[in-house]
Amino acid sequence: MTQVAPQIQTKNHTGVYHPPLAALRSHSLFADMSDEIFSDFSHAAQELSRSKGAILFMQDDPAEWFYFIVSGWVKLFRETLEGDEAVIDVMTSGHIFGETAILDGGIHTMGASAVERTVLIRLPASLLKSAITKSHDVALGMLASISRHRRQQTQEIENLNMQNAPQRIGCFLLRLCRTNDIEAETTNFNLPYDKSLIAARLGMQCETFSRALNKLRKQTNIDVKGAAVTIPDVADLSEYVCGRCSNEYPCSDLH
Amino acid sequence: MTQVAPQIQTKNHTGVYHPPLAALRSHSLFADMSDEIFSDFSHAAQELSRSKGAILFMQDDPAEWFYFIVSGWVKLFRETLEGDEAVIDVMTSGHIFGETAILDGGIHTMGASAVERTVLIRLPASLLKSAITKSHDVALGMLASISRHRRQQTQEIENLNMQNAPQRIGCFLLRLCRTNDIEAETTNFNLPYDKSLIAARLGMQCETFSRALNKLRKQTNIDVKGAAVTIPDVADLSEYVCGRCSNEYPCSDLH
DNA sequence: CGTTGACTTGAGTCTATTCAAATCCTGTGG
DNA sequence: CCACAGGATTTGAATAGACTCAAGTCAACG
Repeated sequence: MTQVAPQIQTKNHTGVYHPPLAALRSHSLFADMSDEIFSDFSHAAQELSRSKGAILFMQDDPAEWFYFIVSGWVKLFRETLEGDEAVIDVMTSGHIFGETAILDGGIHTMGASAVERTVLIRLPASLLKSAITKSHDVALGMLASISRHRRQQTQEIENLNMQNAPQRIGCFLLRLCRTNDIEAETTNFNLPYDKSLIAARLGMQCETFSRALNKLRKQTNIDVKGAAVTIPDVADLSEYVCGRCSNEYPCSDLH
Repeated sequence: MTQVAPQIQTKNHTGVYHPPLAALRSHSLFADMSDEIFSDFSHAAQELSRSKGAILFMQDDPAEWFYFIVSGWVKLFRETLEGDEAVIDVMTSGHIFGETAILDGGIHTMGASAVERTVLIRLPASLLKSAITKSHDVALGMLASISRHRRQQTQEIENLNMQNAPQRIGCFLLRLCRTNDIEAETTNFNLPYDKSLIAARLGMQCETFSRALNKLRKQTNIDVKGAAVTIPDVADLSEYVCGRCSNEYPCSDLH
């Protein structure tokens, strides 16, 4: 069931960090950490690989670990008593999740599962908790990190309230533009994961997603073939999308 | 326009805190603070009274102050480019707002206005910012505070996604039950503010609110006359509401 | 007593959902 | 390499939920 979680060889023979650890080190939560404290984390770190659909933890589980994504995609979700699932977020490499549980009574307030084959580093939640208690810098790093979550969620609430389905999709695409590319006028990229998951992520049904995407195609002459997206004029799309939002277009820093 | 903001007489002749300051002191953000740091805040504190509709700050304003509500009600909102308003939260005495701006680049990410005559204490944002930098305890207090915001927002997103209008109203009423009263089976209370504002707070139109409340009346035999709410059987209501939510009924700690 | 704002109700419309069915795609066994 | 099962996606039709616009009711207030 659970596979063996090997301790990571912290540094190789030339004294360079194991690449995933280097990525971890550069995450904002760890970037300002002293070498001393970081070495506690790096020694306790375990690298995992999980296949599509694997559960990392469930809502209401005691939080033993928190996770850093090395590669792949992870879905965070909450499940209602009636069994429906609300997708809260979908994240990829370079992001951390599950860490907020240490401030929520040590319980995960959402579940997490791998969307496709995913490589992760897991770290003991207790270690982060004590690091925050002991180190002021770590506490400030955590504060910045949670604060980013909060901003993102505020945006999410606004979008759910104000935007209709085509606009939410457009907004999603615009955020992908800035992730994948810079200020090009025309942009090409692939959807990062299944349309059905994007739909869930945006709080709509697959069928609604499909139809809303058609409408968006007509309204903004974007082109979507399979997972391949072409946006001939980003300004055109943002005009259609961003009127119902309180941020001006390059609504950076939210993702 | 702006009225004079008097410095507060910190303590009276018997050395007891001015009552609003005592309330401030017991807020979780200040409760664990050293007397020394708290006195910086209490000396900089200014008491304000604002009439209905008064703007405290606008979205995108530089955050000079953050606020503690002594009495009355305050609305937090965001405004879209097209001019529509999304109500993010409505808060009352004992709560703090505007403090998160110090983690959002010193800019308010939402506007705030008084819903009715409201008494507040305002405190310099810069003071909180430096207190967090200087004091580990204050940083931890802030962490707990933001973390509560985050939990609340996660719940908000779930509710917007999963619940329909009557359920959102029911959920709102259930949360009021636990605020106003304890575990009584039958509960009576008054709606805390206008129905139109509740509607906005729940992300729906006034008309939808009115109709959804009617439906809720029929389905759960609650009784609402004007602002007076009677809930004959709380369990009955929670059964109708909470199936579409990931929390079991006494979903405490969220408000 | 008339005005105003809050609230409700009616009618029509739009959006998103549900249920069903058709297509498309992809990985797998032969 | 090909046919096929099963999931992903799309489309159609009917329905439900929420919104808009318009009009009516009610109560507080000057």
